[in-house]
Amino acid sequence: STDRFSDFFYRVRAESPLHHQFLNRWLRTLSEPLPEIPIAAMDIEVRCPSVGHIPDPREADEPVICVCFVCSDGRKCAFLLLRSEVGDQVPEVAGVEVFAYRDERELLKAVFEFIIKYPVLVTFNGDDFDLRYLWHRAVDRFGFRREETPFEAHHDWMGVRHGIHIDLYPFFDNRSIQNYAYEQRYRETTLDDLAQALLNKRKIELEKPIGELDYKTLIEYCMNDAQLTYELAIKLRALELLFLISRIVITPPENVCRTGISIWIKNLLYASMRRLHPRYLIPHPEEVRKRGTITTRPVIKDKLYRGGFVKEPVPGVHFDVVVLDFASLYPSVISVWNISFDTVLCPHSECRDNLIPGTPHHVCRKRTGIVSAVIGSLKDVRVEYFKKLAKDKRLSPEERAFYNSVQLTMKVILNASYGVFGLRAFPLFCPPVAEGTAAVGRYALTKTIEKAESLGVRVLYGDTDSVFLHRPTEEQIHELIKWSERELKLKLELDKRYRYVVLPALKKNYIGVYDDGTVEVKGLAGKKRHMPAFIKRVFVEALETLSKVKTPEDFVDARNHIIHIVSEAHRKLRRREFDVRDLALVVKLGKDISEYRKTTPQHVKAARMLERLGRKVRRGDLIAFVKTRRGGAMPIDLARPEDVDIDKYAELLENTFRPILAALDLEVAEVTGGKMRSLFEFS
DNA sequence: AACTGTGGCGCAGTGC
DNA sequence: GCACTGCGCCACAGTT
Repeated sequence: STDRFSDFFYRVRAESPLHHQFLNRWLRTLSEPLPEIPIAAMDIEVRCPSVGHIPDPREADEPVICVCFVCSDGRKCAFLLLRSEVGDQVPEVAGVEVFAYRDERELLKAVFEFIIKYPVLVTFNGDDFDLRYLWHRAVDRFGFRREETPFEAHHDWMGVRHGIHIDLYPFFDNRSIQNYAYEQRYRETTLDDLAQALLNKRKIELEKPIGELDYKTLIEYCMNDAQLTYELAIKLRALELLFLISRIVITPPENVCRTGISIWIKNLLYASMRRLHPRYLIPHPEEVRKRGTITTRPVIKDKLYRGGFVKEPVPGVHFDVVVLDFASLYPSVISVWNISFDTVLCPHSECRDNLIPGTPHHVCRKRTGIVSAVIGSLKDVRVEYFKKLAKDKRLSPEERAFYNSVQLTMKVILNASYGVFGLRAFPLFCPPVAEGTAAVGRYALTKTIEKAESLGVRVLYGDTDSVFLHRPTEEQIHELIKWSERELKLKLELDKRYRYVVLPALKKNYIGVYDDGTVEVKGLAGKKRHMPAFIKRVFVEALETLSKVKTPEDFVDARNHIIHIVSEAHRKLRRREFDVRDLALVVKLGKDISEYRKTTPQHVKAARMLERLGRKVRRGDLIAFVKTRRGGAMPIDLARPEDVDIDKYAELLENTFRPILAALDLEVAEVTGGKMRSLFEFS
């Protein structure tokens, strides 16, 4: 055809009719602009007796005292309950329409009428709290008939009858969304952490329980949360992402925001197979399982199969490092090797010798696998079409932003597409698919390392899909990329250039410094979430020192300066010149505390102390504690400076810096030509 | 019975 | 999804 997609089809030659068919579908459904639908973001406040207490939505025994909306038509509305203990003066709040009620029943009725005006209702945790509370309050306490509310109560979620309810909490809690769409910029799925990390805003801090606030403060607090929810949806494009995922995986947005990625991919593959009926039928899980078993041994026991390869790093400091990586390695492997549950270990004798390297599994030559076609086409459209549009300067910033959302959404789905085949609960669970994909990945990386070395380039490190090259020439880089394209049929790309890299002897740990002084830290203890603020600050200072280093000679001073900073911190510890709160380790409870039976980790010990004091602790809570002399861990709120076990913190400080300093020592020894005393030889 | 050293393992947090 | 690190618990062996 001569339409706007013809150029794409010219560039990307479809490998099979099936592949072509999918390319077509992606282009058409994802180029269509999203419709503009009126939305309302909502937050409610319930009177509660104390600050930390959260009322049970199924009991709903406290009154709803404020409901706020921020809407796409620009309206900001607050529904307020007037109570005798607070007064009957309706406050003025700038930019907010305030509707006040003496009767809670009337308030609920007005709120319900308001909700119905907007086809999309957005909340943060509305399934478990806001909507459920309103529902139980209205039906159980005020005798509303179910039809008199706009809600539909389901076992584990809340819907709205006239439109859709999007709960952003489970969406942002999705690890794939966190990792790939928002690049790990937030760590906790709380409104406050999301707002801080992504919007540079905060929740309003309260001094008093909700029930004791004056009306104006109450509205401001509630409206702020509704506003943050609205901004997550619109400014951070969560809603756009959601609707695009919905299109790709052929699943309603209400469902997409509440389910994990394995459900999305199941729906996508099922829909694709239905479309191809009668050439394809959806297989029974048992049938997929019969395809074959695992033949590689995982590195970590209790895992199913072997995963990515990590090269032993060359410890020390290295200048002029170029990092190359494979563009979407696993999806590309699936595409190039025709890996799918319907092609791996096929029955044809002609295909027996088409082996996946490092495994006894063979792949079909006669038919295109469904997974390979779906994932391969999605990858091609992302790389060759939407990524290009997202960078196309001839388009408006709005258009570019839209196409960027599209390519980001595709990335989320692509990156998860391989792992699900190793998930027992996945209905298309097929170990050889996962195992085979990882095996080709290892093959590609090891061959690339060998090729680089044969070209005379030293490979300093590599992890799964990347190689760190020491001082390669432009020709060598080019040669390697061409070789990969030719021999592996995989796209190797220039990822980044570092002025220098600090490689500790540890895998998955490094510091990379760009030419402009930007520092990138991976894996090192100093940046881990649980580290006390006291140590994190020292760590950041050390990184600032490294950021200024320009030549190998500079390391002598840099190393001495870092040693100085660390010794200074050490001294402060010894003299107990610190705020105890800065020494708190913050660790998440992975499960409810009763489930810790085999061991009692320190944060669990602290959590048990809190529980004995009547504090509720649940799975997912962050426990802040300090290490003390007697009895180990103690909750931060109970700890006094004199309880602190200084030796333990000194050790933690040393352990944080040891890998870095050891790497720097290698460099400094090279520059000065001799050995020198390390920080830790003093202690 | 109390102490010390060691190795395995559970757990959290990270990288890709 | 697997690979890797650090920390601390815990069981066990050997010693006092």
